[in-house]
Amino acid sequence: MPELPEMETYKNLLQLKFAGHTIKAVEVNREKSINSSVADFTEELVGNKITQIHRRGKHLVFDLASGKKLLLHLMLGGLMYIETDKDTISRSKQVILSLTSHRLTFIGLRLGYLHLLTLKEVEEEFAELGPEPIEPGFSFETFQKLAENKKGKLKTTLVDQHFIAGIGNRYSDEICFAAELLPTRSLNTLDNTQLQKLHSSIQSVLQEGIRYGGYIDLPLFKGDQLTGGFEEKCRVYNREGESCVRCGSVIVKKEVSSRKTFFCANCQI
DNA sequence: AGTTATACCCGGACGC
DNA sequence: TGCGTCCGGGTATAAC
Repeated sequence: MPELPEMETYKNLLQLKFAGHTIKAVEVNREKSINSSVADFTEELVGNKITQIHRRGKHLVFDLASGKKLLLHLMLGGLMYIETDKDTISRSKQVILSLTSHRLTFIGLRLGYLHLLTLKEVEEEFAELGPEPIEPGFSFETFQKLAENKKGKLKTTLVDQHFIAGIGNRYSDEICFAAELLPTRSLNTLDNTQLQKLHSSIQSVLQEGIRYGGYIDLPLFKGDQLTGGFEEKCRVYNREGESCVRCGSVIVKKEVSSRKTFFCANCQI
């Protein structure tokens, strides 16, 4: 499901397409996806302008000219697609924002949401989130401090949004593979070299995910060549039974902390 | 503090 | 084609 690189890809593309654009109309087909009445939501948004789009962890924030913010979390299976009059998608759309000749549609918002909030409310939502792993401030020293006294399994810890923001089930496996560490390893059993390798793998795997446009299989718009390129780059996730690209052994799938987990039992230690 | 269970939610995939 | 069933999985919260 959408993790940091997927949301970063969405953010970059949406910023290019829609920064400075005015919301002309709003359609809400599922009231639970928003945090107010459809009437209030529509009144606040129609005529308002999207000034900037940001990402924090797996969230996107649409800054509005009024000062309000639209906070998006796609959760499980949430997607976006940009429709035009000539190009529509036959999926159920929970929310549609009509912008200049485009419709930004939100698909698969089940637990996902699009909330209209003040800056203060957004800051409160983000208060408990861990650091951004791809920012320069995420140094080895920062990571080392975070990891101190952490006893949980790598799998659990990497996907913990309070520990680091933005890593989910797929990238945690890819990071463990890159670091040559088992997802079942406890963080406090790593030596300094392994901790350094884990730190650099977090950054390199997420950066690679961004470079290839994440793994979402639906393009954001017709002709979008970027979105989804990381799927074929994955070394272990959804590759049960395939050969490990590093040692040739067989990739296995196992439930770790009630999460679907893939790894190579031979070269990850 | 970590671990485990549970609720939330429903489109779409799948079976017949 | 059509109808019924069930799964996936991030996050918050509670209990141990």
